[in-house]
Amino acid sequence: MQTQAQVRSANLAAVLGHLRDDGPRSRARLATDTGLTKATVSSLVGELVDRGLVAEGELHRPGSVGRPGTLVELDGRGVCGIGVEVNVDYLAVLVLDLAGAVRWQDRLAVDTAALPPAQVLARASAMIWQARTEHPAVGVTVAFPGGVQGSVVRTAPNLPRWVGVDVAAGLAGQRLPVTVANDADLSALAEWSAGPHAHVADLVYLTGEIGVGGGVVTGGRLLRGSTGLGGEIGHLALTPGDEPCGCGRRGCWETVVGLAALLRAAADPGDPLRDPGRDLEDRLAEVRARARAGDARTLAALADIGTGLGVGSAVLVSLFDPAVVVLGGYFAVVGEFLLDPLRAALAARVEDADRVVLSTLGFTAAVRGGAHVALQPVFSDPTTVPLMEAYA
Amino acid sequence: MQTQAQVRSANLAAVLGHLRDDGPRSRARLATDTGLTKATVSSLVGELVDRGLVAEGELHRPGSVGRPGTLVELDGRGVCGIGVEVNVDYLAVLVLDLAGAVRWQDRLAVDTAALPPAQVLARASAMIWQARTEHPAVGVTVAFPGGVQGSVVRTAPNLPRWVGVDVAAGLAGQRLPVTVANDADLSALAEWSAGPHAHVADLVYLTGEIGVGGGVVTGGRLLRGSTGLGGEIGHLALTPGDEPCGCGRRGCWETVVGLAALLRAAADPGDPLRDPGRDLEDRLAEVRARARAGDARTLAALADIGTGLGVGSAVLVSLFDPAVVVLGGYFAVVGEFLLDPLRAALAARVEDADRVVLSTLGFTAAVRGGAHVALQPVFSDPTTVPLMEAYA
DNA sequence: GCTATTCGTTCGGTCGTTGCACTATTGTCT
DNA sequence: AGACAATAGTGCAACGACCGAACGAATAGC
Repeated sequence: MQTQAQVRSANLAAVLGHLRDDGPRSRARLATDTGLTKATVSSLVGELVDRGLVAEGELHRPGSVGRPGTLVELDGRGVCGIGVEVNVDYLAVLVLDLAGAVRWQDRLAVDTAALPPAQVLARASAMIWQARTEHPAVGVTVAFPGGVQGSVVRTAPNLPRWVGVDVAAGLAGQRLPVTVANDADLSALAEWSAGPHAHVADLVYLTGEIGVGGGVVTGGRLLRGSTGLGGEIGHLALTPGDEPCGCGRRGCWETVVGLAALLRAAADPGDPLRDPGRDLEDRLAEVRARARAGDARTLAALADIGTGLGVGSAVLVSLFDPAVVVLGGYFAVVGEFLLDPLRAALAARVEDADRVVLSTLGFTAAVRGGAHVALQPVFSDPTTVPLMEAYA
Repeated sequence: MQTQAQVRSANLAAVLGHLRDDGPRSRARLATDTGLTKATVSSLVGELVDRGLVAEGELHRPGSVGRPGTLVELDGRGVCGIGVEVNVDYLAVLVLDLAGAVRWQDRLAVDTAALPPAQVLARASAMIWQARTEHPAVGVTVAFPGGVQGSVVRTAPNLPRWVGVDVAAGLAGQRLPVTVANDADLSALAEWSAGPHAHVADLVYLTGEIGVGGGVVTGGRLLRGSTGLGGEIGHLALTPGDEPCGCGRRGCWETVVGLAALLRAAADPGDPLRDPGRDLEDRLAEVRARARAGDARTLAALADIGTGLGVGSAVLVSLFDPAVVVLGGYFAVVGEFLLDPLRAALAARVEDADRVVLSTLGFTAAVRGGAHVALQPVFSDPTTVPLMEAYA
């Protein structure tokens, strides 16, 4: 009752993984790709069809002689993964189907810092229920801006009330597996799984918010420390500097390249950019507008940020030697003004500075990564999805 | 001809791994540990005995009722792994048996930098042959102080003639699988596999030579960049500083905490410690002697090194959050004078500064890690070892 | 229409694990 | 001393998964 089924699971997973990574293909092609026999692949595909995970598609004409093969492809209708993001001023939900298509998306402005966590989670749960009315979910992953152990928040610089909260417990009513993880980590996974640089072996993701977060994928796996590194990248002393940081120390990287640093450098205290009551995205949009208009001070501030990013990235690049460094969050929004000084600073310190690119996933990276993680168990062991009844 | 045998291999590996990690135990205990059936374990153990990998030991009395079990333990006589270290002024060889015991050890002073690589490898090969006369080897791993891709040296700051040399090709006459890897990486693996902190999930190893090397184990696996990070830790700008470095840049960590920096700070140019013709180990011993005698300047120099180590380690600790940071090389030799300032600097920046410890493996760490790597294939797939004939 | 070619399925065979029965060996209780 | 309980290890039939070869199916080209 052990290894027999494990072999089956592993082979089902191999077939499913090939279909995900290399696209639809015939059974015969799957056989040569996986090294299994045509007979075995037929049996495996049959079981995956019964579980609602794959479906037969069109005939495949290879343009040459011989009987055309029947394309087998992932069946998106079967199962979906749900990613939820709890952030300082909003909740977001995204539903990804097995084929990687976005099936549903929702966003709700919520003052997470002011409300009790339980109420926030109740709203998140309602959003999840709505998503589930149309999409069969197998799991939920919650992206949280802080350090998480198990499903309990350990550190949350911007949401101090959440420390100690068990996020999964707040969603237990869903009767679904709930995973909780750092938002930057999940964003890194999203870039690794779906972006234009999908499945590179090593990837570093940096996201600019008020602070700076980061996630690292090495050897195809997310790097986690014994407690989960998560938001710590922003609090490294990667660049010279002596600004006091909210964490109590001085010279943290995010005091140099965080959004707060940009606003401080780009505008004097009386400037509307420095108005703490104003929405951050508005202010960021204005920064970009000023830069596009050629405002010298704004451009200089952005160039300084870019240089700081380059100096700090040099350390990360030397350590991890990633194939690509992806910039997300506000870095991507004003990236056009950051990249040149960044690459210049990086090129002075490491060999290949062109590996720094801007994220194309925007602010959905975290939820997307969450949904991807929620689907992971299906790809690792397709037998977790129950067999469907045969309808005639 | 595919998955059937893979199941067998995986289960053989599971049994062998349990015996390595958790010590000798009875078949019944193995069955409950692995989740396999007693019958299956009996069969697996039988095959492992036939391959000369395990042997039956004494009876095991659990102190309670019932028939006592027969202990099954790793059989060291069967196969050995060989670790070879090519370093600037010596060659070293160490033979590890399956049970993790050191079976043989040798060291030869060789001016590697002056001789042609082929000649050095010929001497190494002779040392390996001598080791093999008594110990049946399944593989050789060469530790090299530089960056390695495949078996070809890519960077070698202290052995420039070796760049481009295919080290495995120089040992092809052995007719054994030859692996080549960075010496610090292998040392990190050695600490992870054998030291007092064996099998912690995350471990950072730092070694002080003329430069500074490092290896990182995260999630039980050695961290490698797309090209192999290896010696790059020494060339990160982890601490403030502006000294020119041999790599062409300024402010590299090893200009602050490398052995060269220590000697510079501890003695004036005329001092015998600064005599470039003198053996480094001699000079290092003299540094330690002066420190133990209470020489103020030496102690101050060591304290500065310790502080620099602490500041730089803070970045590594924050990034990787390892359970332990192991100091090897010269750091371990004079560690008694480094640890206090190091921990002070580290404690100011991260939570747990006590995780920094000194290596107990000394200068054999690299060869030990190499031998461990050479044995790895046996533990991953025990069927690679041929069946032995039955002697009556 | 015939052949070559490729696709997918059917069927017997091999192999490894399982579950149970059975023997072996020891401690404990009467 | 003898019976009983408990634990260790092995033998055997059965099951499940994959493999290899053979077969029917579908298409292009002649």
